[in-house]
Amino acid sequence: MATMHDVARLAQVSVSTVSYVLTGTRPISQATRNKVLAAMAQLEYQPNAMARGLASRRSRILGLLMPMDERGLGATETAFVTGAAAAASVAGYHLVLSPVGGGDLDDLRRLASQRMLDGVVLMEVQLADERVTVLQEAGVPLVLIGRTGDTSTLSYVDIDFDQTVREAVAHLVGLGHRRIVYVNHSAATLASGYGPALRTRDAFTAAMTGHGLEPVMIAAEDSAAGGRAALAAAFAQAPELTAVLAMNETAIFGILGELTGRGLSVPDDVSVVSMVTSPQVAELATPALTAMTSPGSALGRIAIEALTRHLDGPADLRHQQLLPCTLEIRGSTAQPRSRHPLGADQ
Amino acid sequence: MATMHDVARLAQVSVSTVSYVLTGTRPISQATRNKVLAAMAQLEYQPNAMARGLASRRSRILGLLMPMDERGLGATETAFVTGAAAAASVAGYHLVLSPVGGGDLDDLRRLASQRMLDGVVLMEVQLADERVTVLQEAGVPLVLIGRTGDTSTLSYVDIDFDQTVREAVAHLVGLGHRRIVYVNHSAATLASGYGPALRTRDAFTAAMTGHGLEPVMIAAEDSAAGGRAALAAAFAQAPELTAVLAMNETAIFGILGELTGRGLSVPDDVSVVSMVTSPQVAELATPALTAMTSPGSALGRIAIEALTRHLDGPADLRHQQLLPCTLEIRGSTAQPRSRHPLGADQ
DNA sequence: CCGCTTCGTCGAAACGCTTCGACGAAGTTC
DNA sequence: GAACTTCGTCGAAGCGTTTCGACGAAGCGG
Repeated sequence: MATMHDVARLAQVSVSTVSYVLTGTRPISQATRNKVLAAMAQLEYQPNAMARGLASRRSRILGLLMPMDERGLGATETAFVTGAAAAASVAGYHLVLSPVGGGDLDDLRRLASQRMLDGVVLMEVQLADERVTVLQEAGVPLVLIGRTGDTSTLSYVDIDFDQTVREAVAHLVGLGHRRIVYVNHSAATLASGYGPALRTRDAFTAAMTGHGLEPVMIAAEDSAAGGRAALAAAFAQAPELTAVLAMNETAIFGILGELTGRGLSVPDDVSVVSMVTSPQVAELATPALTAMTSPGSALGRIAIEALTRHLDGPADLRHQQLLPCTLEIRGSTAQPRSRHPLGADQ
Repeated sequence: MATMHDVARLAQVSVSTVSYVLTGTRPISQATRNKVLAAMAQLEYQPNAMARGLASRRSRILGLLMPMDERGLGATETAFVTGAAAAASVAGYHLVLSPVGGGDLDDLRRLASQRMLDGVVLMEVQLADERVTVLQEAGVPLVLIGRTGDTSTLSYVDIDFDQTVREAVAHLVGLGHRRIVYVNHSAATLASGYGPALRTRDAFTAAMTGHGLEPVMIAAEDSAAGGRAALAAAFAQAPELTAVLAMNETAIFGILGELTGRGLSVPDDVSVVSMVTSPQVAELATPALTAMTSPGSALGRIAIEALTRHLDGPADLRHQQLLPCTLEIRGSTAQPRSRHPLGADQ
């Protein structure tokens, strides 16, 4: 492994000159630069990241902290990661993903305090999230995906749930649906303060009320069985429902199965819209699901851009931004059966 | 940020003594140790990872290189990652995931040569994989998930496809099925030298021939539409088929949809077995899929253990191991319709 | 009680880089 | 052409650890 010393000796310049060629922090004549570059090439020189990091006090590594639960990463999260990695690369940083589990706050504290990471993007933020506190105390620059309850002091990027729900509801209402049930995450998830679940709940209530309709929400476990149970509950609460809006990517397969099981057809008897869903998952279902597609890759890019601006720029500016999901109409929504063809009230 | 110097001063010992307390490389008296530990606690000392890495020439960071395609990470891969992370933590290493894209071999070379990673686990290895060459040339300790064509010189952990296919076929044959179609990945994937696709193809041929049956394989695109097309092709080639064995987690939903579309019931008319599938995905389908569950978490653990042994132990031993998937019977397999109730040949 | 290990600790030299101050040489300003 | 800048380069001092050699102080066999 060649070091800077070797390069300097071969190019007959001082070590610092080699460093300046590499970092561009001071002007270097073209002739010298060429000599140094040639020496580097000849020796296949690669700078040692540790030494660089120690001397400059920055690693040029960004961390993406993602809780890995057993559900896995959907296409949405993957798009997010690739978008983030690309943006980091453009800014001259490496991105590493760290699968931090839920419990190990100490582990997180260690990771953050060891100065290995110049900055961090934190995914799946809860309304009250201890991890944010730990990271802030450790003084690590931070961008959130999602929002804590108190959004005032931090940078974040998040989905505009309000807008997303409003658009989904508008699509269904526009088709003529009046009885729309919202299938959310589980009651436990709601109670734990999971932002997306709470925000969509409120947005749904607001959107339906805005249309003069009654909001009905069902909490469903994150499983196919949970979806089946939720649909049963939905029919119990609103027997005349004609549309289901679902936030729960796992439960939705149970909902579809149960619908078919009851001899109801999608979309002729019941329309289904899936929220915050990737095209890949939407296409798995038969019929393919009309869905609100999440802006995964843009979300990742924006988060990293905000973080690097935070690091390279001098200011401690905040970046707070919401991105809506976009409606993609596929085969699972249609006008309700002819009873209300033009959206007349029942 | 307190440094070792601060700790040493407060504890009234030398810097090296503090280091020995931390690393345990030399004996330290109980009294001194306590003084040092107290000082550390008081100052909330956290060792600087860069300095440590520079001086010791090891970062205690392991990399998991995973190509991130748009499909996302299934529950299988997730289990793999969490298994690996847990094992790394036990061995005193951090695990970071690096989403290396397909094209950027230079990026990989840089990452590998900068000595930031003590060792690397490489996922989704192709039969002929340039990444392996790059990593080997950079001198990075390496464990593969999957195998290259020439397995002689490297450490790897992989699924025992032979055994897995044999067990799946045995299950179906045991139920009385004689006409079994294997739905593999796409022709393009096969042509690209994707090991699992090729190995299962050969294993399927061997297993069927071993039972005196004719092997029929269909290549399917990785999409629901691909699955539907594959099923049509299967019926064209083997009209009397009673069972489908599928390797393709995405296509299988199309297969199920098409089966239902043709008015055929699962499992009464056609049995379906999904290969290398996680329970979570298997449960999404209606009926839940009988599947060969991959040993994800064990695979990750074993890979990391092999790698750390490679690093800490002196020997340059190879670790080569195959793990079979386990059969989990759910609702998608049954005896074929009464025509052949006891497995009589047609 | 004398020479020998073993124990516990220290000081100093790396590790490979960045960055600061200095300093000739050359260019600019009046 | 004297007094300043700016340019291009160098040497040296860190950055915060680990690790090596050294060295008193005990402990021990004879």
